[in-house]
Amino acid sequence: MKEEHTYCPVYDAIQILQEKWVLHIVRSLLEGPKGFNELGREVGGCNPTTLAQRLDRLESLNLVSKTVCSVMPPRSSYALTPSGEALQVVIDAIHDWAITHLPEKTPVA
Amino acid sequence: MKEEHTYCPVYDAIQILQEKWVLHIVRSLLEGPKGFNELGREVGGCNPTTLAQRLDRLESLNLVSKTVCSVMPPRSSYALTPSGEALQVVIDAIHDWAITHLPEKTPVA
DNA sequence: TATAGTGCTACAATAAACGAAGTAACGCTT
DNA sequence: AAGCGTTACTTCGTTTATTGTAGCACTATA
Repeated sequence: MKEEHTYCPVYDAIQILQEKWVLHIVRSLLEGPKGFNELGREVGGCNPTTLAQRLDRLESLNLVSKTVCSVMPPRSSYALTPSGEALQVVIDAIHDWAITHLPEKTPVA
Repeated sequence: MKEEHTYCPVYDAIQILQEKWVLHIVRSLLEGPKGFNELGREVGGCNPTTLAQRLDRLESLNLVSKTVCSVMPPRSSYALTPSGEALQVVIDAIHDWAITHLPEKTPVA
């Protein structure tokens, strides 16, 4: 990719947050730690391949931490790191914007 | 089948904002109205097919308004609507998060 | 004992994004 | 005045991303 852009943290942040499911994942984890399948369900049906990749990425970015509670039977837990939890402000901003500027729903008869 | 989720404006907002380039487009337009190619460049090299589709979508969502200044020679201008400008709070939140939680060494692949 | 749940991965199929080229008319340089 | 660059996009074919389904080894529940 062409890197003519000077380094910009906001640009990088957007690159991370715009990846499909990432904002949903963060929002869900803000409610508390979750398991893999549980997270996939809450997030709206993200398929496991993608979810695994996103979680790997978020973990490498130090936004999410993974805890393996038990290898077999499988049981693990994903939680936000402090940096990840700091995204609460972003989700809050989206929330505020949504409730004031996304009023429409199915047209009630 | 997968829509047994109760209606949630935040979910919908995330669906919009997570689409590739959308946050970049909004951020760029917050600086002021821009033309098509100019926007594509600022946004980091989004290809015209995708950019056109995103702008159509944002326009239909009433977040962006398009003004055709001249059909031939082509010259148009894209600007945020009031609802679009309200996304400033989201970009600000991302900005704040980025500068405090995104180190310069971020290995954005 | 059977069923449903756990966390994932592998695979093939589909959807999305991509780069490049092309269009018609104008402005700027040469 | 010829040529190049720019404007806003569209169309095309290719690469990349996301998807659905099946499957693993195992347990807790029914």
